[in-house]
Amino acid sequence: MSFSICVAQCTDSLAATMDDQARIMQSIGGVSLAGHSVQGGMALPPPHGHDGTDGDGRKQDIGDILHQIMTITDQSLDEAQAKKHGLNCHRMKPALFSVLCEIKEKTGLSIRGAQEEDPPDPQLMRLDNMLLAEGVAGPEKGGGSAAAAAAAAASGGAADNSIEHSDYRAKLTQIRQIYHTELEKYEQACNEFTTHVMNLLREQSRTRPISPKEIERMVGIIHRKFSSIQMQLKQSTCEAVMILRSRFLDARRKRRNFSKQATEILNEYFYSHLSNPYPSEEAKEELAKKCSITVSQGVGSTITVSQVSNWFGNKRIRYKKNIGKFQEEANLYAAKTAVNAAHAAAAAVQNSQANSPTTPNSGFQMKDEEFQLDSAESKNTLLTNMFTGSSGSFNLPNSGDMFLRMQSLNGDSYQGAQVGANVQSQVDTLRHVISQTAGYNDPLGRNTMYGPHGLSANGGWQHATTPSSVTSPTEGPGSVHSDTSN
DNA sequence: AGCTATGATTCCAC
DNA sequence: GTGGAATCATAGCT
Repeated sequence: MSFSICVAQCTDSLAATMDDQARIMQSIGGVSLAGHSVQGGMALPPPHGHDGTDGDGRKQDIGDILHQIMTITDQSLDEAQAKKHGLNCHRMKPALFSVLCEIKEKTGLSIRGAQEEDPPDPQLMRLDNMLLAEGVAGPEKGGGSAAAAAAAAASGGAADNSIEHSDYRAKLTQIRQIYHTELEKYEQACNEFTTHVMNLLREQSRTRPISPKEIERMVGIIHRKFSSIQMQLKQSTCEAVMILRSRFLDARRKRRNFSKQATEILNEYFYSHLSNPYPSEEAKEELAKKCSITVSQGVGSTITVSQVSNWFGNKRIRYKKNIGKFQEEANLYAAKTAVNAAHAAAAAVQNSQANSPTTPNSGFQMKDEEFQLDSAESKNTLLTNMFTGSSGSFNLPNSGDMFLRMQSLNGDSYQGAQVGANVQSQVDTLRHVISQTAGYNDPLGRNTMYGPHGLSANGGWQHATTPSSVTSPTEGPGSVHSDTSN
């Protein structure tokens, strides 16, 4: 849709209208030349050289004038110009034009009367409403953020998908800009063309009968033509918005696996909160942030709070459905967290030693050394054994009775499968360390723990304690302290 | 191509 | 509004 097309369309319409006028002129001329009296209720002034009583002479006079008008194009330019000038200066010209205009007006009304004042186009109204709703038309309101939110809501939550939203907004803003630029162009073109046509008609009104009403009508025709072009613009804009919206929704549905680091972070949290794997909003935010940071360094994508919620929802249900399958994973993460904890505790102790060199801590050192001597694998095995209770903290079918109860650091009990003396010594050591370091916070800032609580008899998690926050552990006397205890 | 894993969505109950 | 359960749709592997 270009300006040239628009102008061409308007010109066509104008030409058609002018053809109408020419036909009218001809018919009027024909009537007059045929010798009938001119209608319109207006008496012509007495023709030149007559006293006004000679009706035939007057008719002849008008007939001559009209004949000259009709044959003016057959003459040479100079001759025509001279004749034209003569006619323009003729004293009867204003009266004749006035009558002709009146006749034209009447004929024109009967022809176009039905077309005048057509009601507002319902389709145009629909388009206008839609563009307003999408934030494309009307005042700027954040580039259609409302529409983006609506699209997100329509797709089932995830209202915080800021990245997709910003993309959507950016694209919508682009569409909006294009729409407004084009609209402005059309309006400018319309005004220019209208002015041009008006000037032309005013100019022509000196040589042919054109009434102000006719000019007005012509302006109306031009405006209608332009508004129909505007409708096309609005239609294409609406289509563009629709396409953008559907793509936006499609993109949201497309699945992409989280990065390894992100999954690890989520898994670590899940298995360290196996007793109650329901992170609070803050915890989710923190996890999302953590995952984002980790991921953005690698892949460049982020994970939102909703995605964290989805992940935990899926994880809970899948874990519960097939605990056996996740056992290994649970052990792995439990061990991992424990190792981290042990290292952190050791670091803390070394720090405290550095700060107070007079405090001997040979006992721990020896034990820690012993611990360090183990290969990572054996450490894992050891800790896995210790943590059988962590993943097995649920009342698993066929396993509930075999768990041994073991006191945790702060008095809570663990359900461990094979806790040997060696393990016990490690526990004692770490207990000692913990007592010195006043607890260990896991990488997420929370005291990690493998609680004794698990799936209740009906298969659901027991919400005895709510260790949901990553940042603010609210552990009562009955709760389990850090996983370092393991 | 078929299978499994997994993120997202939908429906329902609370 | 949140979570469980079922389901969809796709990624990734064999």
